[in-house]
Amino acid sequence: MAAATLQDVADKAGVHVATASRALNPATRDKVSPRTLRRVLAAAEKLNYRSNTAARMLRTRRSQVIGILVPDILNPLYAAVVRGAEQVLTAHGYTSLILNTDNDPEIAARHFRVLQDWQADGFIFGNAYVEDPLITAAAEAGVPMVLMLRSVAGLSVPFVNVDERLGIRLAVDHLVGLGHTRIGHVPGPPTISTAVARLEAFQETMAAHGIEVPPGAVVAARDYTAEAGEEAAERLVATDPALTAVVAGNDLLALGLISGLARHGRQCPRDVSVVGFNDMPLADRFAPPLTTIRTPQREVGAEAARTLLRGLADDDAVARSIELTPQIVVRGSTTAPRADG
Amino acid sequence: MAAATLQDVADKAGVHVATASRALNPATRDKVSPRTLRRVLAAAEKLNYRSNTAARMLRTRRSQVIGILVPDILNPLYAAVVRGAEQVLTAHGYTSLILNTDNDPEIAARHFRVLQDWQADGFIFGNAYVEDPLITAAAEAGVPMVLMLRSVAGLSVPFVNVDERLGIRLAVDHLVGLGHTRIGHVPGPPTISTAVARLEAFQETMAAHGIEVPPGAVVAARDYTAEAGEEAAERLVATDPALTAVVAGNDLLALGLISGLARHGRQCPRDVSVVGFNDMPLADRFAPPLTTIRTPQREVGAEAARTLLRGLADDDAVARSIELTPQIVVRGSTTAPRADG
DNA sequence: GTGAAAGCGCTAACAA
DNA sequence: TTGTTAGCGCTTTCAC
Repeated sequence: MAAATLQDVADKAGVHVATASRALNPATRDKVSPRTLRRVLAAAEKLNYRSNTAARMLRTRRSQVIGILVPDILNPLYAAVVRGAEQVLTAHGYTSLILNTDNDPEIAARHFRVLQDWQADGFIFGNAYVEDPLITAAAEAGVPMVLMLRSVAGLSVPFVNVDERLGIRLAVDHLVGLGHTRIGHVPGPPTISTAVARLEAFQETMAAHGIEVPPGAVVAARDYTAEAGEEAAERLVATDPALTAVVAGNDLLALGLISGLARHGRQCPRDVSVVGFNDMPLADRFAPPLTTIRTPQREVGAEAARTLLRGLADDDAVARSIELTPQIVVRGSTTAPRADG
Repeated sequence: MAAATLQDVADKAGVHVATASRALNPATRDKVSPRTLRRVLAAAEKLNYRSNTAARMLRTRRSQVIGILVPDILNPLYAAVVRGAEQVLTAHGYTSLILNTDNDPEIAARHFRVLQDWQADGFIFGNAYVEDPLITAAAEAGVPMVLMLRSVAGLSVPFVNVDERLGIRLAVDHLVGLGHTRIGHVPGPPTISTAVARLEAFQETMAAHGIEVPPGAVVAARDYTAEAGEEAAERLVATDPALTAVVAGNDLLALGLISGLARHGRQCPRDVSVVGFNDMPLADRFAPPLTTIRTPQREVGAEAARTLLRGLADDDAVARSIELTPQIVVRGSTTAPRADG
């Protein structure tokens, strides 16, 4: 048995399809008499009627689909923000189409096209690069969008993120408070805005403390992964072995740093303190438990969704960017420098 | 400027829409003369034509959408299987619609309906319960589907999973090989098939080794989470303090167990060895690094997708269930029992 | 090999 | 308040 159509419902209720349509659509429901409304609703219920998405989409040119692009849902950070966004979108009757780009601009472009084929009503991009032709072009074409976590240089579109500057300041202040002065930084790749922002914030905060950043104390990782963190540790040991603390670009880098440094006999936190960024799930169960900057990840996704929805509803609502507040979580990976350090 | 339609392409190529349609569709391409084909393709290219998904869907009654239901993409296990499935589906021109159920049957039902509204061509369920009215009803209604990771009791639909029995055997054999005899088990909730299968396998393997399972040595967790693992540890300590090793239902439970036992002065692995299940991402970086059963998680998702696609292509292809092979990864959470143990 | 024509299920402008 | 009508963009059967 085929699924019931609006026509079936109309027939059963003894009204015209148009009337049935009006009765079933909450927005036009008040244009229908209570009596008719009841009959249509009853008929729909009895026939187990479900509106055909494709037909509605074709007719209205709106899909109620929001496209979400992220580098990799396997990264708990993106899993969390996507969950936050999805929850808000679902609650508003939207469907989230989530696609992974694997940090590959070509895949991103392909996925973007697929989402356009689905006539996505709007986009949430979590995969932006500092230089991002795809997103820039889409923005210039007037595609409704919100960026989250990562921004594009010079692009003026709504952006939801945590206050990176504050986060890094909390990290540095904490280390300085413990007595550290030889503090290094391992930012992520400079193609990603978070890495740039955090590096800048690091330099600034150190300057504000009047502490010089030793040459060779800043070593960029090629990637936001534990493996890249291990590599960075190798280089760090080579260029500046005297560091007593490191601010990692994120938690995965922190994990890699800790392993990499240990391989050179530098134990965390005994010989070197490490601060992460994000407070990803299970960060408290590593060896040692990570001191890190907690960011409201689901909330970032949720706010991105709300911002997009607001922009969609209100053409002239000047959707503004939002910065959420991080906080520091002190655990086992940081301690005062050794007296003989 | 609105997006180009097939009519636009046809006009530009100087042919009828039907011809343009045939030329653009790989399946009917051979019904068109090479000359016409070239002209249509050129026109489509020039106009940057993209076929309207909604219209095609409405007309063909096929969506090229596969619905994937999982408990929670924040769980790295599900993130991995979803990634595996998605990759295969994308490569075959399908769109994956991934929805989280939060282990709530009501949300699952609602999401299932949404997916039906999208006219999903098939389903991959990763959210099954031993008793699952929703999936059972769908299966009986002939909805094309594949189950992965978790099965439904008495339901004969294709199911892709790892060999749980073998996995548990590897774990127990490892512990016995180290000299353990007082071995406990903390399965997940009995509403989930994996918990049932692993518990059975545990009992069986212990029996095969001729080792009696001490009473109180099996304590089911209420959930597959670290928190539930901690709770289970409390109960385990109360009922059977003499265990020297525990097989955890999965890695998260193992993590919780390790913390929970430590709180009672029972250090892992010195006082008690713990084996996990899944080898989830970063399992090697915990304190201690987890000895665990590695399961090919992405491959499970990929096989589930392939199985579904096979069933979709071939009506009478009797899609069979598949069991992938796990292996043990020995790390720091297991060691020989103490001599005085 | 190509064109004509119908229609998938729905919504919205207009008429009554 | 309800019905009429047209058509969104596409595929597919049927003629030619």
